[in-house]
Amino acid sequence: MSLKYAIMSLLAHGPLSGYELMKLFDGSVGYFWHATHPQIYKELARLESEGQVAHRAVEQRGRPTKKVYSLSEEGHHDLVAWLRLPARVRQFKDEMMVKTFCSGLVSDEDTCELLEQHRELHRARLQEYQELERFLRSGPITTNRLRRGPYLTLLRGIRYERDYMEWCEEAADIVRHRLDRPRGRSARPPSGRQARPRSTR
Amino acid sequence: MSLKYAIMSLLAHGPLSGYELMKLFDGSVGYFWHATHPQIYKELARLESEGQVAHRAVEQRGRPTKKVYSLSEEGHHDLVAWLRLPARVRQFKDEMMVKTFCSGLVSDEDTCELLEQHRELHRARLQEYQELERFLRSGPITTNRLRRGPYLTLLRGIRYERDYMEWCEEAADIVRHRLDRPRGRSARPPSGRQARPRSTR
DNA sequence: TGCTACATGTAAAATGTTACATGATTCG
DNA sequence: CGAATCATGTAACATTTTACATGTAGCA
Repeated sequence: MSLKYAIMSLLAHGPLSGYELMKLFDGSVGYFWHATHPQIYKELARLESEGQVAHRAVEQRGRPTKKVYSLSEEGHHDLVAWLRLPARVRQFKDEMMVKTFCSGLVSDEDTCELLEQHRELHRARLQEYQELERFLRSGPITTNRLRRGPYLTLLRGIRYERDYMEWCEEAADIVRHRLDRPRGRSARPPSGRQARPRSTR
Repeated sequence: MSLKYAIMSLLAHGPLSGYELMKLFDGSVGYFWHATHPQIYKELARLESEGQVAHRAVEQRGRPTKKVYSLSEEGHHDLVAWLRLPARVRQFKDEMMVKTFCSGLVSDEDTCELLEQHRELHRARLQEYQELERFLRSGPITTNRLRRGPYLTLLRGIRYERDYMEWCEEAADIVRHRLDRPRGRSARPPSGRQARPRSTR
């Protein structure tokens, strides 16, 4: 029952078409929600039949006409009521962790490659989000209260990607060096490794 | 198609009943996978009909007889083949982020309360995982290769909870102080407020 | 000319959740 | 005595994914 509010949350910041919603779920808000287009179009139709959103057709030159949806007053009211309810912690499903959990069944080389590949995915996303942050920072964040929320979630996205990336590095180090002592005492292994020279791969 | 491998991953580390699997998805591996019991029992039945797992009935004194499942050779083989495939990045759904995204629609007090509540949830989980880590650290991690995977995922869980908790604090600070300048220049507000001195960390 | 982006949908299949159902034991 | 834990399931419902379906415009 939350796709409803995910869509309405985006519409609360401005009118959008189904296609634009899809792009957002696929991009800038992709790190906290995802939905495919059949889901979105169906949900929009349902929300409209419930009176929570309304659309107007917008004709474009050289492009198909699109349906631009906005929140109705009722929708806005409903969204705010939901916002006041406590959030449930997410229960997520991370394939990478399942594979890591079983990494003892494959070679250390395979495990390191897996970690390296994943690190790259998160590094690329981190960069995207950081660029977005720089852009958002160019304007005032709290003057327009509506802009603060998206900024806060972006900070979360940046943290998440950075933290995941760092974990990939830490895990690969443990696998490579067969580190069997507590970290923290000496965060880095004794050998002169630094800056992760991937030349050796 | 991944609940299959999530279950098989746990079975790869030792035989388990459906109920025990449920407890794991609910507890120690809960931060990377979740499944409800109807799902688990159905999937186990399906996996058994496919020959990937097998069970034997284990009678207990004073407790109902349980079905303890183990991976078959075929199941082991299938799991390893899947492990070699690259992992897809997870597409997750975080209610908390949806609410944060729209926090401009509610009062700063409500937003701070939301963040504070969430911080507490993650703090509690962090503590659990850290205790688990201390326990795992008491034995050798890499001597038994099978134990390393679970240790690595636990490290990820700890990082995740800590990072989420820190974000809750950072976000609450921004909301409270209406911070409208880049962080990093001066992380702390000029005023002498310091309810949660993080200086000691 | 073929690929990508824009734009919207339907249908079927797979997954996941919630409610219903049962029954023994242990702890407070 | 009531609630929680152990233990396994079914049925109904909701959600999500994948495949099918269509058509225009711009770019290489």
